Amino acid sequence: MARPRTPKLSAPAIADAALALVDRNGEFTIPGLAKAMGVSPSSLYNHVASKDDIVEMMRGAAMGEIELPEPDGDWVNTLRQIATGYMRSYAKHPRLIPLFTAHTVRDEGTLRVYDRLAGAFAAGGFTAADSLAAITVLDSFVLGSALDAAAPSQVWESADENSGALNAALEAGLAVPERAWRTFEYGLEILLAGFRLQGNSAQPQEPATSS
Amino acid sequence: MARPRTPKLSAPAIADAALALVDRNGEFTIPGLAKAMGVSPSSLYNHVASKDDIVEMMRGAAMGEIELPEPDGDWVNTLRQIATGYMRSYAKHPRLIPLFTAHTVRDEGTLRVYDRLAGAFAAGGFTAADSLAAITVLDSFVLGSALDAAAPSQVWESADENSGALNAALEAGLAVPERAWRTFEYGLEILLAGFRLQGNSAQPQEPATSS
DNA sequence: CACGATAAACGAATGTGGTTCGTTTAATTA
DNA sequence: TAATTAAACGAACCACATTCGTTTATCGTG
Repeated sequence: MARPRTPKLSAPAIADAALALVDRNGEFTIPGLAKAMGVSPSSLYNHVASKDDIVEMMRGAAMGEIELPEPDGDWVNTLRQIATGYMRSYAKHPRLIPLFTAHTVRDEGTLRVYDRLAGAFAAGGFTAADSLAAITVLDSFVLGSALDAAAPSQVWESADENSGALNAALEAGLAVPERAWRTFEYGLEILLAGFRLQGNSAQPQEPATSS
Repeated sequence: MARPRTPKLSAPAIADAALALVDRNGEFTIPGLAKAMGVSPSSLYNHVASKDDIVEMMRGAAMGEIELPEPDGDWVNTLRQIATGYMRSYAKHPRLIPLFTAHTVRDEGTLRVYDRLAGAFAAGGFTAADSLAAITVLDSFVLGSALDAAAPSQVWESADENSGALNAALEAGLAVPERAWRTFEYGLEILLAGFRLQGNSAQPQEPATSS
């Protein structure tokens, strides 16, 4: 087959197909992706530069889905909405996260999110240095929660030689996706409370101090 | 060369060499590992079952280094020590974390850590269900922080089209390892304060309530 | 002490995955 | 209409993980 009348491939179509594979298998391979699209492996390279490039496109797609709120009065509420949207977009494609952590990247939509976070903390009266730390804390927590949601996490698969405390905790567990989400909200509220304590709840005149 | 008088390889030696490679390059390959050990690739398989097996051994080595404190009076202090030791052992080999997140595993030392966490929360008066959530929150935060420390994280590589808030935060940044560690401690204290609020600071008679 | 079994190295070979290249033919542009 | 570009293909290449058969040293048993 030479060039077809209507193109069989496109960059977004490749990203979508790869995303579908990852959602199903937790991984994807170039030959597998080509087969899924009914195409030869080498054909993909007419539209993407590399496999990493495809991963990058998937990240962009995932981050692009994040719903950013209109900044309302309460900066803590803004933080909550951003973090929740962030987590939700990760939760849609859990198997994707391990792929992201593998290699560092810079994505357009991601920067958008961080920019809004910085704005919210500034509104809360955080100094620049404190904002940086707070954003990192929030980001670390969201990423870690998403990872926990993705992996049938290390611990929670019963083990006998534990003390009663861990086993009791394990027996009290819910189904994985539901538990992961509630746990995220639980931790998020703790962090938000901590942030609110450090910032000021109203106007951003008075800078806060950090340790 | 056939069998040498004194064995050139052993499972721990392989794990150590692989760890050294990961610390330097952020990754390792079987041929590369073999070359570093002055040995043929196939020879490795006389001592380990697979590459994943090697990764597993590295995880065990990393987790085994965690210093678990003697439980003293204050359960929050116990939490702090465990989480700090946990983070510290990850911080020693940052490039290792992405390897871990790739595939799920169950490691002996890891369970030990979670068991101690469960005990501390029980001492704080947490119900089993609350303990599970709290452990997960703490674990997610530590893992996320370690990941942030490992990757020259997404954001912090300047971008121009940001609002002033983000750029101001970026300019205030420290060197990466120092910043990551301080940020970890900052977030940890917020979480601990939240946990202390929910539990009771003294005896574990009165169970706490959760949302 | 001898002798068989095991252990530890090797090289060769296999299969998979990512990527490049040259070729073909259809669109697009000049 | 002619030249260029775009989009497919198959073949080939290289790296990597892993297996297998072979060689030889060591260990355990009689």
